[in-house]
Amino acid sequence: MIKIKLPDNSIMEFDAPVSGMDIAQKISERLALAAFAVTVDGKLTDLTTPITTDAAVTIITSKTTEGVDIMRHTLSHIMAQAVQELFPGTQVTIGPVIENGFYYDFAKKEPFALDDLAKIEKRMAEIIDRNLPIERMEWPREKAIEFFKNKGESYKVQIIEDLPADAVISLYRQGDYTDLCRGPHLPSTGKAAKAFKLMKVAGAYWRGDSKNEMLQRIYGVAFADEKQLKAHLTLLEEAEKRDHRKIGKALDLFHFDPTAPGCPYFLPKGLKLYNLLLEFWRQEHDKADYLEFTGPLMNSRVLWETSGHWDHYKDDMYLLTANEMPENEVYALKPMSCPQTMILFNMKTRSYADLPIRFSDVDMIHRNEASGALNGLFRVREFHQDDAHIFITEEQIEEEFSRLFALADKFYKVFGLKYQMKFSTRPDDFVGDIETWNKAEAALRRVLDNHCGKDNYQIKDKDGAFYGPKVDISMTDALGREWQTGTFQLDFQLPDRFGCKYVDKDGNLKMPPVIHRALYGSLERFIGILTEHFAGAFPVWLSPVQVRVLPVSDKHREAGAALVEKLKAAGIRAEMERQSNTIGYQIRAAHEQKIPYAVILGDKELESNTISVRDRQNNQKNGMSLDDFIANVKEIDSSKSLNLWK
RNA sequence: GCCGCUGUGGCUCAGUGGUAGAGCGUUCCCUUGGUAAGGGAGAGGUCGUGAGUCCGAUUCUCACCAGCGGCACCA
Repeated sequence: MIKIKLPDNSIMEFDAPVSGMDIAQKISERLALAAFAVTVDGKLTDLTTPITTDAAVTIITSKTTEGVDIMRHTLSHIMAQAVQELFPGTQVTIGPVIENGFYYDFAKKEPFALDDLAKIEKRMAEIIDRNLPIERMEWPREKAIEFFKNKGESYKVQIIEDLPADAVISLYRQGDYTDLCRGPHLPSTGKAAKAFKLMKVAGAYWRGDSKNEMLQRIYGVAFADEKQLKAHLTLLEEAEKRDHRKIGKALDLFHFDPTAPGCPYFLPKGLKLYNLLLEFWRQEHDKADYLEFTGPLMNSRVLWETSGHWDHYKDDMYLLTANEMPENEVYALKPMSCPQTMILFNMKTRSYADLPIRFSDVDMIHRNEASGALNGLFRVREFHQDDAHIFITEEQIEEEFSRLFALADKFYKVFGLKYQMKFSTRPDDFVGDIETWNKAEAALRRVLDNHCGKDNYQIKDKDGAFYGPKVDISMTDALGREWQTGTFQLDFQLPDRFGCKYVDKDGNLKMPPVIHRALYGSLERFIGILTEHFAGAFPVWLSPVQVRVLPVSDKHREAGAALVEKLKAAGIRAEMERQSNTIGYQIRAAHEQKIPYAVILGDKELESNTISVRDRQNNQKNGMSLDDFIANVKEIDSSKSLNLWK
């Protein structure tokens, strides 16, 4: 007798081993139709696998993420089958599930053409229509190797050969297609929804190692139904419209020139935004007792040898030579400011009573990023970090981190960004003694528990830097996309390399740990993120132009110019266009430039001594007094409100 | 860096083995217009760079540069 416990706690009894399918069928025919797989005592299993002992069973359908992921996985097999049918001789490698879909890596001599994707999609639909049963098999290792060798699937052979000796070798067969796979899968190809779309072909290294050959990867997205697929595709379209590279061009914010790949030009409007962000940053950091400095853009190799960059980071640094410079005197553009800050600290004898010392800098730094890594403002070769290095005593770790978290809160709230903390713990290749690590990690955990609440932050095990644990901040933008921005890293190494010391209470010299930290991350990247987050419609305090005056006709231009002057005198960024145009045209142009307020000036306004304001959300306010308008803009500006009106 | 794709006036893009076209923008003229494009005329391009094939290359081939999508990288 086998007792099956269902999610509603009811018990079903069977005389002989049953499959998930049998159970689903007994519950209802509809459930059987919708069933994708089961969990048996929490473990995902195929619908057809016999259950031989008492167990708690849940039927998995497309309503759950597990269910959709199983379908995605099956679709990757269906795609592989379609590819092998259409392009005989193509070898298959791996095809996992990813967020929103799946991919499969193929080894094929000729590159896939773009219109091949449509052909493959069509064939996949046919395979779904064939409704092939999907059968799980477990084979001895030798048999599996032999099987794939005969098929000429050398990658599969490699995978099996690298599996541990005691691994169960399972295969799934659908029609003529058999793949090595852990499963589980749908019981038949016909259960897969046709709500999928193949998105792109891309290169990918075999086993993710750049020393290996390139395979061709086909990406697909897949959902439980058409509606969700459509919603996803709409989201992608929306994201494309918000692309900061497009908006940056349309709004004249920044520019990239082929003579300086990865090095942005900030155009006047973009620079305004940049300066406003930095101004806010400086105000807050002054309040928080940071000491800003600026250091040289380049240092001789001596510095980089001390810091360890010469050995570990040289390939990513720009080296500088000059006439008659001896070879051992090479200079390098700084890829970060940490070593310079160490020098600052060492300029004087420091006392325990001086700590914490918070040195900040926003200098330009250079990193020779791989050409293929460059991506608008998101990945550049020349940028500014809102960096700071805080020298503390070990006892101050907890307190200082909690100050940092408070500062971070203030910053991200201003932009209406949600964020999440991620705690990275000691990696295997750590340096320093384990006791210090343990103390530091415990301290960080306490702060995180306090600040975020227990379990309210993600833990990335063994993902810390080799020199200390770290807390990263990732934020979610208006479209729900995640970006890594801020980072707080504890470092016991660099102060050691530079021999940083302070005089402790007892008169002994001690080494201060250092916190490396950034809130924006890089100003460039952050501006890219903000551009996409706001789709170019920046909050009033960040808008390069806050008000555009629109004269109804040329005879109102003089009054318009006077109005611009008044607004400027009040500290508002205002402008009027040089060209005459119809009022309709001007409204459209102001709207397209995402200017928060358009002020319309014509006979009506001049006669009544008022203004008419149309904001970028198309709200219209007529008969407003100029003073009221100025007061509103000033208040919205100084409060850094995300709204346009009080 | 690797795989694939792309590169045509300021912008977005069409097109062709016989040295190029549209819309927007820009300039000038007319219009002085009241809430998402008023009308007309003109200027503007050695078709990314270099080499090759060809009688002839923007078009085909190769190399390089840059961009895009991924991969790898990202203290």
